[in-house]
Amino acid sequence: MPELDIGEVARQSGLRPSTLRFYEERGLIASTSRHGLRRRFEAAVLERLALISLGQAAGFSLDEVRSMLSRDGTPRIDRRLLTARADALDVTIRRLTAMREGLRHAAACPAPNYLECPTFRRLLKVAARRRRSSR
Amino acid sequence: MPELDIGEVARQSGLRPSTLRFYEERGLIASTSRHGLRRRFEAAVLERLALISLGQAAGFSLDEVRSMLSRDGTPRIDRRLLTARADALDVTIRRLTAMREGLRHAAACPAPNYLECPTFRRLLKVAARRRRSSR
DNA sequence: GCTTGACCTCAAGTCGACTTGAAGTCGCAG
DNA sequence: CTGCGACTTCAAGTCGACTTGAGGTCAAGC
Repeated sequence: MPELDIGEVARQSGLRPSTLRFYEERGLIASTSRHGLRRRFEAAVLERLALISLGQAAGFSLDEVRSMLSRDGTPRIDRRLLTARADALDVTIRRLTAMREGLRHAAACPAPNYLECPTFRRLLKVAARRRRSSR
Repeated sequence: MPELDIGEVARQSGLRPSTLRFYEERGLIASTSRHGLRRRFEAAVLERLALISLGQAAGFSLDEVRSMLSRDGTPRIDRRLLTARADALDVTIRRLTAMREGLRHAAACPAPNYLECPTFRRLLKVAARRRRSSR
């Protein structure tokens, strides 16, 4: 079982060496030994990095991701946390969908002034409401 | 036509006074006069602030928003820009939707180990691919 | 034996969108 | 006239996720 150089991990994961050092410092991954100064990683780190990227793509912060990954690599995940994140994504998706429709409409709308277009005005209100509630 | 104090604009827009000053400094809004030291805003600034929030919600940066708003308040918008943003949103929405489904599945998946679940493995690959291409 | 290039550490910088803090100015109610 | 609270400026701080830079180490190939 060959250990990997940081450069090799970078190549295979698509992440930069600086990112890998940063992740190690933040406790997200661990190098298993050193060869002189140089870190060596077990191949399993690649799986773990994939999990980290997945967590990020799902909207978790690095701190949250770390708390979801146990030392051995297999995540022991709180299902309620996943469901909550799924719900949050759902809200985001709805908002973005409305925005996308609005943009397409605005791009095609024949109204001389955007402010006169009902669809546009509805969007304005939605944006204002969101801004208000996120304060 | 009464002019508004910064506090009044803040109250009506849901933004903080500090944000309004910041926006003015960045050229997104303009105060029309001063009462002593104090800025006065025309009521029309509220409409403009709504447009700014809308632009942000659609994913434009403040710099982009500024370039889309002419001095008089009515945006002269490049329709191609809107369409491009709509397309970008579409990509994001698809990705988030896949993620949401994946999360819901993971929350319900009976597989003893996430890594053995085909749905989960598919997600892992998607995340890895994205990471790779965004480099 | 020397060069090269991949690695190392640690501190500081970056980006966007604001916020915060210190120190000062004003207008208006009492 | 005094006090208070809402405003002012300007510089610096915050947050998350990294990146960059300076200065140093080390193994392998020529």
